[in-house]
Amino acid sequence: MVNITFPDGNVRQYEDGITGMAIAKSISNSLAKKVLSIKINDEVWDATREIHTDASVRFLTWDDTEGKTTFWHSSAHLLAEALQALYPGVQFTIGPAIGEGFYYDVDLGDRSISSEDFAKIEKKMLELAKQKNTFERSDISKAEALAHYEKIGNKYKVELIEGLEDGDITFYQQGDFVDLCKGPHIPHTSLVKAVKLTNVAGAYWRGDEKREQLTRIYGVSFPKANLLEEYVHRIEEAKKRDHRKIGQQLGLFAFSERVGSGLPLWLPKGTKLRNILQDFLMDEQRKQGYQMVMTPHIGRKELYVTSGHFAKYGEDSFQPINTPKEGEVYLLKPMNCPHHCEIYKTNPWSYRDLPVRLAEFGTVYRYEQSGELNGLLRVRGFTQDDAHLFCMPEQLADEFKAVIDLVVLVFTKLGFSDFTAQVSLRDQENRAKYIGSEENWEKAEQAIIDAAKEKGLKTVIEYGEAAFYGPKLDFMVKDALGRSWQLGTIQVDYSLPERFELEYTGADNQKHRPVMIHRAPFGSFERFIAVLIENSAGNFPLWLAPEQVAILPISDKFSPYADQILKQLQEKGFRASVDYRSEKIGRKIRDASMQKIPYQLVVGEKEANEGLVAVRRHGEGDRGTVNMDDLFAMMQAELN
RNA sequence: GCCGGUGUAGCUCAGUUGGCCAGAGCAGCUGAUUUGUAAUCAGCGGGUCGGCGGUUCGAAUCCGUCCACCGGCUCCA
Repeated sequence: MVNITFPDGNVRQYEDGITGMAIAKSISNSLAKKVLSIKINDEVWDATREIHTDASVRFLTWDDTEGKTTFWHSSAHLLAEALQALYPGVQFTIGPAIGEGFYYDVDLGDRSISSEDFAKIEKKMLELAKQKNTFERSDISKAEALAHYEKIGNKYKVELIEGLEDGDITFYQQGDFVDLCKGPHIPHTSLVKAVKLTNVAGAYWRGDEKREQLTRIYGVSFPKANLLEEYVHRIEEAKKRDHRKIGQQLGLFAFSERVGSGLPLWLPKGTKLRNILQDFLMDEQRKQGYQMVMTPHIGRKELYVTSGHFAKYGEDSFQPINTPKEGEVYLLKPMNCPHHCEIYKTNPWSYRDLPVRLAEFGTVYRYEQSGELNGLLRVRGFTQDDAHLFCMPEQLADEFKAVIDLVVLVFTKLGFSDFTAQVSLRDQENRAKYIGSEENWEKAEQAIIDAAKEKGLKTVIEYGEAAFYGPKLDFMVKDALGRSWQLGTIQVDYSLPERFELEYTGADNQKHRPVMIHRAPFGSFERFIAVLIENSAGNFPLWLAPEQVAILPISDKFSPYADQILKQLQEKGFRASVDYRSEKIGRKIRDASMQKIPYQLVVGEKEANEGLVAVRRHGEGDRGTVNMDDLFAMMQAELN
């Protein structure tokens, strides 16, 4: 007998060799039908696997993340089974579950698959699912496993098996498809009721661009057909929020083939939005003792040789600019920090002067790979809300915490309440990618971890995500659709002060080296605004809206009254305009609504006679007729 | 950079066995209309069919190449 402990603390005895599924059935049939896998102690198992020891057991269903993972992983096997049936000779590599769905990387040889083939593959998958095949687990020796894949000529699986321990290798089989897999899997294939292949893309074997290019087929599957419908609906909603589309519709920014790939053009309304954000941040920074500086867009090659950027990125970046005079070489500025270091050096600093906080909305240029460019999210020319804080080592902790406060303030003000702080540390295997001493790295890493902890931030640690000169605290925000984006960043840097030989005179009259903090709460205006657009679907809060008020006269006769309203709004500092076109009011409302203008004021005979405006709030509709004082109060309330 | 896909007017899109002067709606311009809560009516103008090269009697349509964009991979100071 084995003792099984349930999540509620109950313990029941079962026969040795009982399966999770049998336990579920002993509780209720409806539970048994929902079980996808079980969590036994801390491991996820097949519900059909025999249990031979005392254990705590939790049933995993579609409602559990791990249940979904099992479901999607099994769906990946189903995809493979369908591909094997439709494309004989295809070689399989790996096929995991991902955040939402699954993929399988396959080597199709000379063939190719496009989205036109999806319907056929989906159909085959559902046909195979209906066979209600079980996933049979079997232990297999390393030698046998190798022999199997050598026989069918699958070098990928051979490579995978070579990296595994003998005695630790399992195969799973459903229908005619056998796969090297550690599992677990769902009880049978017919739990999969709906399947959608989402896209097909290239992927490198083992993520290495020097190795074979495979075909990755992405899909998602569900235990109920209506869940697929919801999924499709959600994807469509996300598409409507695409910042590239909304940016075009609202006239915020544009790209031009003639100007160049990844080089955004900011249109008047986008520039307005950007300037409002900039003013907001500048104001907050002034309160925290920052000083604004400005630096040129290019600098001598030696500047970046000193900083280390040239050695790290020189080859893969925009190539040097040569002057008519020989031997002079300039580079486009990839970062502001080297310039700021030189600003620091214009003065002999006393410990009494520190921290020195230099801020710049600095535009930088980086040659991103062509395939990486993506709307405003990834561009080749962008403006950082950059600042560099030069402080004494003993000031570092307080400065860092003050910066965290600023970042949190910015996020809160802009409606991103759900965020996590990612502590980005060095790659543990490959330390050669980084500059600076081991001692300084450790100090910097510790400073970040401590500050994040003291501020009570929700943190995760990621190795290999550090910058080449220091560790980072990166802020990942979740938007309205639950998608995660990296925005702000704070970095501690001991290296550049050394490279630039930065100094201050201490109370002991000796020269000391300051520590630098790099920080950008938005990251870049480009990226931040892209995320802001996708989060708000272009319905910006009143204080950010490039156009806040549209005044809509019923007919030409009321233009003079509309002008009066406009003047009053402008005197109060609101961004407003009048729609003078000889269109019907329905048309004016429609156009203002399409532009997502927060306040629409309809003015006609009644309003003109009584000194009123009929208010429409975008997203809400008619708010009735009010006088100007009430309108200002209404809008002011929204601004606060 | 790599794999796959796409590229027709300012925008959204028709136009596939290669063949009349390449189409529509919206937007624009002109005129009429003076309007009460999400598209007033009429007329007019607008396109090197992404660029270049090729096949062909003939190319938006087929082939090559380059560019841009989209989805991934790799990368991200």
